Amino acid sequence: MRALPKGGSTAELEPLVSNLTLEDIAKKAGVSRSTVSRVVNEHPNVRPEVRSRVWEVIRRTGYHPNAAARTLASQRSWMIGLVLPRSVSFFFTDPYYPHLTQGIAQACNQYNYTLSLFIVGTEDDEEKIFPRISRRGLLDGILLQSAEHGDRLIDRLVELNTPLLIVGRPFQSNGISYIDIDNVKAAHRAVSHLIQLGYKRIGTITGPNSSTAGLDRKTGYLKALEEHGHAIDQSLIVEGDFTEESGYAGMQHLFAAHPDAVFAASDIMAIGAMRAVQEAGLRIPEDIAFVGFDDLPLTIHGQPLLTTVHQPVLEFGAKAVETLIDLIENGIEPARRVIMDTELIVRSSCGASQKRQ
Amino acid sequence: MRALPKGGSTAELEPLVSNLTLEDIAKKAGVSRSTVSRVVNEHPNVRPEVRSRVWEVIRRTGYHPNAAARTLASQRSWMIGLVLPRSVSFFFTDPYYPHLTQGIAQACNQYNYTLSLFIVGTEDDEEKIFPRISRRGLLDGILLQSAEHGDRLIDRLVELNTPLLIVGRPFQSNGISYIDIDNVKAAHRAVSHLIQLGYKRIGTITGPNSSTAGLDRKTGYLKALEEHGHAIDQSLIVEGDFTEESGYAGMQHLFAAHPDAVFAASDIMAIGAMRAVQEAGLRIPEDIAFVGFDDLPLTIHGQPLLTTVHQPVLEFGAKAVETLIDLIENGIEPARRVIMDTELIVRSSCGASQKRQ
DNA sequence: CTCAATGTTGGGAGCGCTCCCAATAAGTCG
DNA sequence: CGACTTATTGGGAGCGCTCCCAACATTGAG
Repeated sequence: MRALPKGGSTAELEPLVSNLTLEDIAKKAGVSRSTVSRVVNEHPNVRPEVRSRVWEVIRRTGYHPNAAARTLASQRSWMIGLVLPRSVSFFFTDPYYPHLTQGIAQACNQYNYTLSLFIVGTEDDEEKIFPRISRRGLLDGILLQSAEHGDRLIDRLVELNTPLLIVGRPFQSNGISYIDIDNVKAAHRAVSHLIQLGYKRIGTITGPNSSTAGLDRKTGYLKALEEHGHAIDQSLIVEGDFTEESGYAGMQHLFAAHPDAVFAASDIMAIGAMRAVQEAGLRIPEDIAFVGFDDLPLTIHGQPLLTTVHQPVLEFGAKAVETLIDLIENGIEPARRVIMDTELIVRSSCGASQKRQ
Repeated sequence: MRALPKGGSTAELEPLVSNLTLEDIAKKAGVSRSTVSRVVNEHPNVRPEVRSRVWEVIRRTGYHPNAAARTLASQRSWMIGLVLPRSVSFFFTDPYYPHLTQGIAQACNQYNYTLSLFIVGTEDDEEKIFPRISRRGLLDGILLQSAEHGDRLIDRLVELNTPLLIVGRPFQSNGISYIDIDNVKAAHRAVSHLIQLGYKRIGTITGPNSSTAGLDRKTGYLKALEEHGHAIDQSLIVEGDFTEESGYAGMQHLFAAHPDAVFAASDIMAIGAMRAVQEAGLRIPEDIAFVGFDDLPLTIHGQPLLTTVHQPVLEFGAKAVETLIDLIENGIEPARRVIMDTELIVRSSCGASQKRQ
């Protein structure tokens, strides 16, 4: 027998948090284990009088059901995993990931799921983490941040047969559920805006070509130029990697091509690029106009205010969780595709206000 | 009976991930459940020949032990929770928290623990999250980010009797284990450095007085001035809240007191303050020197390079996890106190290089 | 008043492990 | 070679729940 509170009397003062079981509560309330279970799980068909008597005992004793026992018996852990692959280990140089994590965490609270976090730092990490992720009974579903081209993690996770949702379009998506924003459309919208403002030599600092986000945003850029009859000039396109330094360095390259506007595939890169412009003694937007991508509440302020594509990160995280729960509850077939919309936020860095006056 | 792979033969091709149990593996390997358990848990006293036969079956079938059953039987979940209280909901305006989270996550990988994340956004969240945290059998231990003065969450979590480690000195620490850096000493060191460089009117932008980190760093500032016989000038002290804006605003106030150097209690606030200085057309460090606090790999670069107190965030996270595991394995008495050291990183914003030449 | 329908309750049989102990096999030593 | 260790193995008894089904109580219509 496990240790029970000495005496087992019905005295008023009992430990606030105890190791009681359903059975113990049942005994104290003079009902059966099943009835207590019904009360705790808010099943109907319990007499109101009994229900409140049981609640009273639970309250008084500080009883909390045992998670492991519940999971084992019900085959449901109410836990989901968020996996961040190795290739997003620049996790913290870009505020995007923390924000996304927050959005997901909030949604988990909402839906009464517990979130566990798997940050894969190194290849060794991956080998240590993987068995934990795949342990049955631990996770009801997995959210996987889309990774670099060639990352094997998706394949391994798919094999698990656990409901899986990729956050961000994966390179190969046959039969795999994913959620993403419409990167092509968003970039197209941003660049079209610059075109409409009359800019002629629009450069871009893209995301890495090893990510679908980088690729899709470049596609949107190209599409916008083509649609408006602008020639594609390769010297106006440089590849960045979503870091501030790469924005700065990218801009140094772009100077040679004399752009009058730049579309940066992330705000952080835009900030780096604008730093390069300001150091060169040029004005924004008069000499070079800017449009960014993300619209995260930045930690750094200052002029000029960046025109940018707003990503609804928090809603995106919430929708990801909702979709995963759908996968958990209604089966993984057919694969779900969720594409969310973005919005162009016009501020001063694109020169729209000046031009309009 | 649960569904077993059809046929149950010993054919080579079996599902990579299955729902087999210990018992099933035992049958296939011609041994008992106990022996398979011993093999999986790497217990000694299994004949090498049997051991490898069992491993072979496990490999071939893709068996993974069930986490919930393990937890239930062993009363150990190998899971720890990281709780971020409401008052640190500016979680994402300061890169400190994401970094700390990463450090903790990495250490969890190291020690084979799974990390679950509880971000308390609102008071409602707290009520929804709390029962999940306190469910027995879910967490072996809890890491709680130190909160604002008056936050009731610590008290509630202490009542749980689960091993608990506060990250950052709590306001009331009687009997509670915590880990922190030596904020007083670090700030003292930073300000002493400015004094030694000959600055006479050293201002500070503090953290919020509702946090021990803010308070302790201010104490270190005051102590350094006193020790060196500098008078305390209240107009040289302004309270910030660890955001960039508050650094900017704080600096606007400080101008009136004509400081020749400023100690900012976080790098982000230093950046805000330096922005104010640069906008005012003053030079750093010639007109006003700066020392910050954190030394996080910032997302934003640019001149001047900030002299700052280096916090070993990753090691700090690792040490936090190690201490919590100590608490889990060796009992929560006596309360542990872990204080880690920091280091002053001298770069250009304090003017040390100029002065030395 | 009877019978069926419905509401309420209790207990058995797991869920898939770990841990303990007893049983057996294999060594060891005088 | 027999008595005693020691290494190896198997199975029982939980861990604390959920889910199902049977038992019983209650209700209302005929």
